Amino acid sequence: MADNTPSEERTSKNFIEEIIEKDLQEGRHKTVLTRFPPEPNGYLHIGHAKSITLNFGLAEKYGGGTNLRFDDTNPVTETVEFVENIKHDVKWLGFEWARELYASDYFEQLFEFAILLIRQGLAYVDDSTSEEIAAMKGTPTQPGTDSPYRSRTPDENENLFQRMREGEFSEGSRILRAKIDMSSPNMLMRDPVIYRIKHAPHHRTGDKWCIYPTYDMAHGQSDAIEKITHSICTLEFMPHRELYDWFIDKLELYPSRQYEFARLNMSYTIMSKRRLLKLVEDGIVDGWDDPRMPTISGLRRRGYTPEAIRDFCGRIGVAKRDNTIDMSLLEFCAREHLNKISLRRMVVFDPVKLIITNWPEGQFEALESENNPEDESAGNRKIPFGREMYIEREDFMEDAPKKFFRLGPGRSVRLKSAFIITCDDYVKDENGRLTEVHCRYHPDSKSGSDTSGIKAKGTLHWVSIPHAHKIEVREYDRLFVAEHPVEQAKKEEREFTDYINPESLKAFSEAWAEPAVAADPSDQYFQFMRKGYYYPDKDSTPEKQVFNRTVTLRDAWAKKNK
RNA sequence: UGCCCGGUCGUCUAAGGGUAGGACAGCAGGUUUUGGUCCUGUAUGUGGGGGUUCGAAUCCUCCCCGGGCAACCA
Repeated sequence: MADNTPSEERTSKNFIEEIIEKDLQEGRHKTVLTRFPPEPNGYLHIGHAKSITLNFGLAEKYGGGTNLRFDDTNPVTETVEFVENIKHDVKWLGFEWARELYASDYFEQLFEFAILLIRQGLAYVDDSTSEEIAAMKGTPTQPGTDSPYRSRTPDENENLFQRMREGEFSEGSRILRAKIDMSSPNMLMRDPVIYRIKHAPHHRTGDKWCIYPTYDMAHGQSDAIEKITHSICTLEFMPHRELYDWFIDKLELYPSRQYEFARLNMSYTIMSKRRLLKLVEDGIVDGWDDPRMPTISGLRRRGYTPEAIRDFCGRIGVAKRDNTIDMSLLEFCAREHLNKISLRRMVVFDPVKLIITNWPEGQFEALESENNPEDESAGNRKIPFGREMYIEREDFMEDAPKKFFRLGPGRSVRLKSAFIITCDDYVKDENGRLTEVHCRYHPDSKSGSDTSGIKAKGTLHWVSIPHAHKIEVREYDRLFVAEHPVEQAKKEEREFTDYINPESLKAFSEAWAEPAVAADPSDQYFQFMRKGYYYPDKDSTPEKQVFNRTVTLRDAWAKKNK
C-alpha cells in the first residue's frame, strides 16, 4: 500500500509510529501523551503544521492526548500576542489540545530541581564571563577545560544560586551550570548553562523571577512533569537527547523519551522564525500574515484551507533524512480540496469589449449556471446576459494557430452557460490595439437546450458590462527566486533577502466580476473560472472587494505554449 | 583526519533477506459547456567497491557524499 496518501488511507507506518506500537505492545505505555511545544516568539509556519499534525495525529491514532505547552523560558523575545496567535492557528488547523500549559508554570519546581542538582554536587555557579566560558568549552575536536569555579562546595553554590534568584547580581555576572564532563565528545555535555540571570519581565510571571532556566533545564523536565510519553522534536535537537536523559536520570523523573524527525523544508521559501521575523521587521512583506509567507496565518489569508494543509502534512511523510518538499505538492493539496468546495464565478481580468450584434440593445436575460459542478448541493445562480460583454483579451487572436480553441475571425466558441457565438469582425484603435470583438449569437444554442448542432471546441468566461462589478485581485508568486535562498546566500556570500522575488505580488486593481460576487460572503472560497482559486482578503472594504489568488488552475495550454 | 545522524525515481516516501511500489512533478492520450475536474497509459531510482547468501535497497566492510554539534536561543 502506498504511503504519501492521507492518513486515513495510509497503512505503512513512519518510524515514530513503529516505536509507539512497539512500546504499546511491550507494555511500556498504555496510552500516548505527546506535546506541541512552541516558543511564543513568532508565528507558526507550515513546518510547525507538520509537527502539529504529527503530534496530535499520533495521540489521536493511538488514543491519547496532546498538550499545548509554550516553551517560554526566554522572556526577552516572548509575548502574549504570539501566544494568542499560536493558539488561534492550532485551533484553526482543527486540533484540540488536552491541556494548555507553560514551561513558566514550572519555574518554582525547576528551581527546586536546580537546588537538588547543586546538593548532589551536579551543578555549580560560575562567575566566568560568557567569553571565558566559551573559550573553556573547547571545540568539537578538542576537549574543554574546567572552570576555576567548578570545585565550589554545594553549600557555597546553593547560597550563590539563592542570591541569584534574589536579584543580588547583575545579568551575565554569574550563571548556573550542570557539572557533567568537560571532555565529552558531545559539546552539550560540557557543563551546559542551565540558569541565567535576566532582569526582564516575563509575559506570564511578570517580575517574580530574574533567573530563567535554559531550554535544556526546562524542556525535558516539563515533559517529565506532564508524563509525556513521546517527546518528538526536530533533528537539530539530537545532541540534546543525552542531556535530556541525564536530567531525568539524576533527578529521578518520569522517563519521557525524546525522538527526532527531519524538519520540513520547502523550495523557494524559508522556514526559520528568525528570518521570517526579519522579512516582517524590514517591511519586505506586509506582516506575519502576508499571503506570500509560509506562515499558517499567511496561508490562511492566501486562501488555503486547514484540510488542505493537513492533507499536505500527511502526504509529506515523516523520516530522518533532510528533505525539501516541492511547492507543487502544497499547491496540489490546495486544488484538491478547493475544487470540491469552491463556488465558481466568472471574473474578467484584462477586458476587451464583445458586442453581440444580433442581440437587442438594452435587453437582458438572466441565465442559470451551476455554482459547483463537483457538488450539486451548491445550487445555481443567475447571470445577466446582454449585448455588451467583457471577455478576456487573451481569448481573442487575430491570427490564431489551429489548436487555439478561442475566438478569432470566423471562429465559434461557447460562452459559459450561455450561447455559442461566431466572430464576424473586430475593431482596433490607431495603435493596433484590439478594442472590440463583434460576434453573432446562435439563438438555438442556449446552454442546456442546445439544438444548433454547432460544435464549439472552446468555452469562454464573460461578464455583462452594465452589470460588471469592479474588484481588486492580488496574484502571488513564489516569495524567492532561489530554490534554496539561505543556502544560495551562504554560497554566494550574500543576504537571503537578496533573492526575494520582485514579482511575488501582482495586483489587478480593476477586474470585472459577475454580480453574484458582490453578495457573496467574505469567508467564501472561490474559483474564478479558467483562472484559479481566490479568497477574499481582509483589506476588502464595502466599496471594493479584494481577492487573493490562492493558486492557479492547472493549465495544460499555458504549459504547452511555454 | 573528533563525535552523532543520514543517503531509494526530478521531489517526497514505502519495501527491513524473496518481483523496488505509491504520491507530486513530467510526458502521451480519452472525456468535458472551465485548455479545470475525471479517466487511461508511460518514462525515470537503490551513491560506489568488496564480501556473506540460492537470493541483498535490506546484513558485514571500506570508501564517497550530505547534514548537525563550539548561543547565558529554542
